[in-house]
Amino acid sequence: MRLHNDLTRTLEPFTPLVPGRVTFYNCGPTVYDRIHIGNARNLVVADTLRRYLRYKGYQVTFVQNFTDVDDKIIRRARQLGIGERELADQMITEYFQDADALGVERADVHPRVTDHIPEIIEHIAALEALGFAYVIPGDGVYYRVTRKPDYGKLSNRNLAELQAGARVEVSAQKEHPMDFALWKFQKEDEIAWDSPWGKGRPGWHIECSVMARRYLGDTLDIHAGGEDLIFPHHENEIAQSEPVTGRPLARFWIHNGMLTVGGTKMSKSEGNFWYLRDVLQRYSGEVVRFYLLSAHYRKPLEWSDDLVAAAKSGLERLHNAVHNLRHLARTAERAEASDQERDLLADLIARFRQRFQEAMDDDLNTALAQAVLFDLATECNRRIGPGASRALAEEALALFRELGGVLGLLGSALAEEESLDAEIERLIALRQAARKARNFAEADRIRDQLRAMGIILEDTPTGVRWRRA
RNA sequence: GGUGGGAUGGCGAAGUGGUAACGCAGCGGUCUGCAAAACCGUUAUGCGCGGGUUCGAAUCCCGCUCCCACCUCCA
Repeated sequence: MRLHNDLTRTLEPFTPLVPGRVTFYNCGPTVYDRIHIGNARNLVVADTLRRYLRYKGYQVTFVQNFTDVDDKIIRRARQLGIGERELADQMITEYFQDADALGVERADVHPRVTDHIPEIIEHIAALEALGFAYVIPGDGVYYRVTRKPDYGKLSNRNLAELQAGARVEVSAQKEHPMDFALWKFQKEDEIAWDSPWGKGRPGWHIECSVMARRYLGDTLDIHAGGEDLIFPHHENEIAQSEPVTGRPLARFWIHNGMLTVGGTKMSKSEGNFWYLRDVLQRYSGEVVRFYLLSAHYRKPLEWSDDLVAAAKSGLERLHNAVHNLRHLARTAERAEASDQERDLLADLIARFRQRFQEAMDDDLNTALAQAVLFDLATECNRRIGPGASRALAEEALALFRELGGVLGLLGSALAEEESLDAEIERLIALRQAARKARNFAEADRIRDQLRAMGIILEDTPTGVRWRRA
C-alpha cells in the first residue's frame, strides 16, 4: 500500500515499524461543542484507513484523544454555569452518538488530557532540562523554537518565512514570535493544576505529544488529522516530542482535506458549518459517510444539500443490488451452486476484490473503491437473476459484505431482516390477492398506502419484494 | 510576501504518457397490468488558456489566467 506522507510530500510504500503491527494516532475533537460535518470527515477517513489496514492483516492500535481542557471549554462551561469536566463529559457522550451514527468504531484508547497531567508536567520538565523551555512570569512556560534547527520540517517552512507572514500577536516577552505555550498559568479562577512552575494548565499541543507516546511509544507509524492542523499543531508536536525521545514522532503524517461551503473552508469560527447532529436529521449516517468517501481524502470536498442528495441516490443503487441478491437468496429453489455459477463467482471475486484493493492501496482512493462497488452491483444485477442458486446469491452478498465493510458501508442493507409488523404483512397479502384477481385499482391503492407508510413494493418474477424507503 | 493544492461532460468525481472510469441528472428503449427496481443504448473528438516535447499528452516541459488552503483558533 502506498500512502502520501506529508512529511516528505511524496507517495511512499507503507510499512510499519514492527512488522504486522500498526500504531495509529488521530487528533480528536476538543469537546466544547458537538462536532460538525468537517470533523466528521476526519473521523471517517481515519476510521476507513484503520479498517483497511486491519483488512490487510495488520494488528492496528488506534488512539484518538479528547481535548478536554482549553480556552473554549472554560468559556463555554462558564456560560452554561457548569464545570469543565461536566461539559466535557456531556460532549464526549454526544461525540460517541455522532461517531456511532457514522459507523466510526471506537478507538482502542480515547485518552483525555485531564487524565494525563502528571505525564504532561514530566514532559515539560524534560524539555526544560534540555533547554527547550523558558518561563514568562505571569504568562506561562514557552517552547523555544530557535533551539530546534529543523523546526518547520512538516509544514515545509522555516522560521524566517513564518516570521515574515506572521499574523500571530507577538508577545513582547516571547523570545521568538513562533514560541508557543507548553503550560499556561492560571488566570483568576480558571481550572488549574499544580506544577513546578506554578498553577496552570497544559498548552494545546503538548497533550498529543504526551498521550501518543504514553499509549503508542516514541515513534508512531501513522499520525493523522485535518490538514489545518499541520501548522502549528502538528509542527509543534514534533518540536516537543523529538528532543525528548530522540526519535521521529511519526513515520507517516496523513492529513485530510477540508470540507468547503460555497468553495470556502467550513469552520467554526467562520460560522459556515453544520452540526453533524443536524445533518443526521436529514440523511442517514451511512449516506453522510458514503458522501465523505466519494472524493479522495486529500482533496477539498464541497458540502451542499444537492450533492449529498445525489450521493444518497447513488448509495441506493448499491442497496438495491444487495436487496436484489437477498431476495434471490431467500426465494432460491436451488441451494447448491452449479459449476457455471462457481466459475462466475470465482471471476467476480477475483476481479472485484483485486480492483478494490488496488484502489485502496493507492493512497486510500475511496472514490475509486466506490466505483468498484458500483461495477460489482452492475455485474450482479446483470448476471445473477431469477433461477440463481442460494449459494451464488449468498456468496455475492459476502463479497459486498467484505468490501463494503472496509468502507464502513452497506451494514444495514446486509443485516438480518427485521420482521414486518402484522398490519403491513396483511396489506401485502391483500394486495397480492387483488392482483391475482386482476383488481389493479385496489392493488395500486394498497401499494400507495404502503408507500406512504415507508414500505416500497416491487413485483419480481420470483415474488413481491419489499424495502424501506 | 512565503509554502502547498487545484481547474476533467449539465452536476459530482477517478484517471499523471497510449487514446476519457464511476455516480447523479436527462433522453430513448426492454421488462412490467401499471409501477418500482434492473438491464441496454445515448449525452466531453475533448480534460482552464497559449505554446512546446513525443509516433502518441488530460497526463511531461515553458508561459499565462482563475480558485482554494496554510502562515491565528480550526478536522
